[in-house]
Amino acid sequence: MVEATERRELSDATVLRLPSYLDALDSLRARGVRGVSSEELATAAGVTSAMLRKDLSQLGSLGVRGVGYETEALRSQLMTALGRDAVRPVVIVGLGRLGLAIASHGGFDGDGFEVVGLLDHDPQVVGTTVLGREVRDVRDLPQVVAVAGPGTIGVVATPGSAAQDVADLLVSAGVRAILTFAPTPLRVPEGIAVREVDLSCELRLLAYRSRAVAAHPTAGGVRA
Amino acid sequence: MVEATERRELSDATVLRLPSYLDALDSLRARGVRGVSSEELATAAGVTSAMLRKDLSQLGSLGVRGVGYETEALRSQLMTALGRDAVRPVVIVGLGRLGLAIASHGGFDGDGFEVVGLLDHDPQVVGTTVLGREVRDVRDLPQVVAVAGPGTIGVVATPGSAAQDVADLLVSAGVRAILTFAPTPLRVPEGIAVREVDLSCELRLLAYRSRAVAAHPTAGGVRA
DNA sequence: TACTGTGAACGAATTCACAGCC
DNA sequence: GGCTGTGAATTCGTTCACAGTA
Repeated sequence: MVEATERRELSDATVLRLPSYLDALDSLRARGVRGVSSEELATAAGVTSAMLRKDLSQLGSLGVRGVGYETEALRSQLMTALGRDAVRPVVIVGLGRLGLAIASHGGFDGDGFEVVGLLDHDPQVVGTTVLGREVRDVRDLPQVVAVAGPGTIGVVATPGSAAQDVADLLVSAGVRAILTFAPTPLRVPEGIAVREVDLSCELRLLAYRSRAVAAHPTAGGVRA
Repeated sequence: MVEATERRELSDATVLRLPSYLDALDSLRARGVRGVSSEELATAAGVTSAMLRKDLSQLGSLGVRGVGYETEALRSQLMTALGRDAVRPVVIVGLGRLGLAIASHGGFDGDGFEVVGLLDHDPQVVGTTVLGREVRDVRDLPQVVAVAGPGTIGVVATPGSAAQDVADLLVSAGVRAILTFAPTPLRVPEGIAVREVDLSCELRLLAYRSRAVAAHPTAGGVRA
């Protein structure tokens, strides 16, 4: 028999938008608003109302036709859909400035995630205390992940030259989801989720787009 | 008469990939490789060969059928297409840990970009020297941008609550391209290019995908 | 009446597969 | 023969427009 809570797979694009709906709902809820239309919520989240309804409809029938959505109920539905019932452990490898920024970034500790390990390669950094936590040697990674469990997410904040080695280490330690900031294409086995954020690619895209706008004043700006 | 160098508009997706081709070419060039096939270059950049050929063909006919691409020539073609003949000035607003990490990130200073201004709101931070540069008050932003010129790219590394105000300030100072790390949907006039990088959305996507993999072991991992 | 949920239309991006050229 | 360049097919994401329902 099929589980009643079974859900179809959500697209990446949808999952990337759900958190903004959650944020928008939280500020509405803080103001004591009980009900909201797709139009209002979409505006607050920076998308179109059709987009929002399409996304939400994939989670089931969460609203009431002719009325709208109930903020409290919708919030908990989104929490469940995003799997925020459980806290996901995160390990950060590489504690240069970027790793440090990530480690202290609000969205990483709290809100459903918990940083459970900071690791580095540099003997000068290993053993120091960063953000109230001892930095461990990257060779201890298997133990750190073993303690944290198989749902651990690995963050690669090393220079590009070390990224592949770190990724291999993460995978062999049992990590199945990796967020990398290195501009190196990571090779990982089938079944491992990888997401790459490359800040310089983003900058270059902006440089290109704003140059194009200057050359063709008629072209409208495109939002990200 | 039409300029000989006129190019059709490139898609965002293509522009985001060009830098990785450039990186891959650079390491080939460093090893003294003179020629390369789409298959080899694509593998090095982490994409399919069809994808790479499609992207490059939009810049013109850069390769030789039956032979491949000449690394040196392709490199300079890509540099020109990405507009790296000119250095783009960058101002960074918000010097918390994230702003600091960005400011010192390799990809931002050098490689066609130059950080020309660090600004913050906090009186405790304004006036201090960060990375060999004096942090200025965010109210000086109009002057900083005026000096740097209209091609300046603005980076918003403030908390979400200040992001819209900073964006307004950037726009009124003449900035036409904004990269924001705040999880707030920015409202900007038509013609302004905006790109949002939200680290916690990326983490959540990974959390979702790796959970889905666990639930359906047959599903393959999807690459970013 | 007002607003959701959704099929259908549309558009963008990627992959396929092969014609064209060295 | 081998590899590029590219139309065609496909897949994916978004928007449209309206049927359905409190």
